Amino acid sequence: MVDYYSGHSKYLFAVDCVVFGYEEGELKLLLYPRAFEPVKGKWSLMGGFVMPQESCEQAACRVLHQTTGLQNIFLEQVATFSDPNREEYTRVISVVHVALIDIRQHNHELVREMGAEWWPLSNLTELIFDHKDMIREALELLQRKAGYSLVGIELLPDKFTLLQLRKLYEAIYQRKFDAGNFRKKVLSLDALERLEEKNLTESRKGAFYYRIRYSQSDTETERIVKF
Amino acid sequence: MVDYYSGHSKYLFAVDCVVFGYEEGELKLLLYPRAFEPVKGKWSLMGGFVMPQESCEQAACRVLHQTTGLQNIFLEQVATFSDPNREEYTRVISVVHVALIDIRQHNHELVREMGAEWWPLSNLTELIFDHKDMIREALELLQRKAGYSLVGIELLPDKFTLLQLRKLYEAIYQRKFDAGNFRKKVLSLDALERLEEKNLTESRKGAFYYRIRYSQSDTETERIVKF
DNA sequence: ACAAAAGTGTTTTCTCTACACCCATGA
DNA sequence: TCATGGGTGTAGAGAAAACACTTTTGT
Repeated sequence: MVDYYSGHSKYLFAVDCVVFGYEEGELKLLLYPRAFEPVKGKWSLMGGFVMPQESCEQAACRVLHQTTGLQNIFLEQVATFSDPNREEYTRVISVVHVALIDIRQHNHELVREMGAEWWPLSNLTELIFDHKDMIREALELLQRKAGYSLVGIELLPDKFTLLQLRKLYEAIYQRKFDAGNFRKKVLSLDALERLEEKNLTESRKGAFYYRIRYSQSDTETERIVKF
Repeated sequence: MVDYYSGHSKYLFAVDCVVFGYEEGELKLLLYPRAFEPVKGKWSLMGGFVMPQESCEQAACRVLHQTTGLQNIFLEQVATFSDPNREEYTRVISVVHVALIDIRQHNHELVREMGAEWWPLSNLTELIFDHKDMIREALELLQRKAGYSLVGIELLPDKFTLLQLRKLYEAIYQRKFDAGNFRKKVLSLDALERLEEKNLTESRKGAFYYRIRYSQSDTETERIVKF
């Protein structure tokens, strides 16, 4: 390989993952006590260095798989943080990704082994470096996307009731929705399929389960579904 | 400085700028014949390597200043392209930025010296590497932002008529807008200020000039175009 | 009987859109 | 006078919001 660019500086290049989950009616973030120096032991987002043969998206997938056991999860680039002094000791450029996972499906043992914990978004702990800014930008992206797609469904189990879906959206947007209007709006998108099964644990009457209708073509992207 | 991260690979880190201008009723892109190997002479976005003491935003500003003579222009991060094979010879990670400039205000001599040219968006030349993808993502971001802010105004002179503004938005969205409705919608945002001066060159009757009302807070975030 | 969620329907309000219409003026 | 853009007003379609009301069933 010819080195056309000799003379230009090279930099450490990492990814950080803002991992959202949803439990007990609120959004939660998966945080880790940092495993290496500097600031070892302090709470941080999960991250890792990009290896020579992978893109940053692939690196983020690898990191998430190693830490949660999950594959094929929703993952999207948020922004790149490149302030030369963002870490106190060495210059590291970091590409932030946001991931949405169903808390019940990840590998709990793996997560426990690493000392990770799910922190409520409304009550986060102190975080290293600029990780708080990363979380803010990731949440803003999530809110924007939820406005024109059902992206949040990644946070729920495969089948869910409309009450569960509404509570999730209320958590994402930090506000209430009218139950009737929410139902009509979501169903009008024609992206959900009603199952014959009912959830009988959350109401007297029982509520039908729904799931995403994957059979749909991609052409119904009129402010909905872009995965 | 302690090297906590020895053992991890380092990479070349660059910025590329998608520079939009607006002239003769259409969006144009500023492209350059590449000044160095590899693929020297081929058309490309303007880019440059990030230096040790600057962030990628600062690097993009510097590159734009060096090539257009402009400072304090609209500039925003689009995405980071990090495929290990995106350049054919060496691995370079690139953060793409989008910039909007008023074509009449930049330094024409500087641009001409470098052999740069304004290409209509509808008829671009062949470009190196993944620069076409970068342009596509930058345009998508521009359209999204134009939907909830008057971002496009950066492409016009300080004072402009509503006809000029409408033509600009028609260029950004590649579709027509009703003249009356566009006027009412834009003025309802309460972000423009009418000057006493009229433009008499583009219509018989003459049209008032407007300019951005900078006194406003950021509350002009109402929707301009409905998708 | 009551409470709580499920589910449906109605009314009101607001915005987008299409389009009619007058104004001013250069050619 | 005609064409062109400037500028205003209005009626209809459709969505969003507010909310009334009925159903179901565990307690």
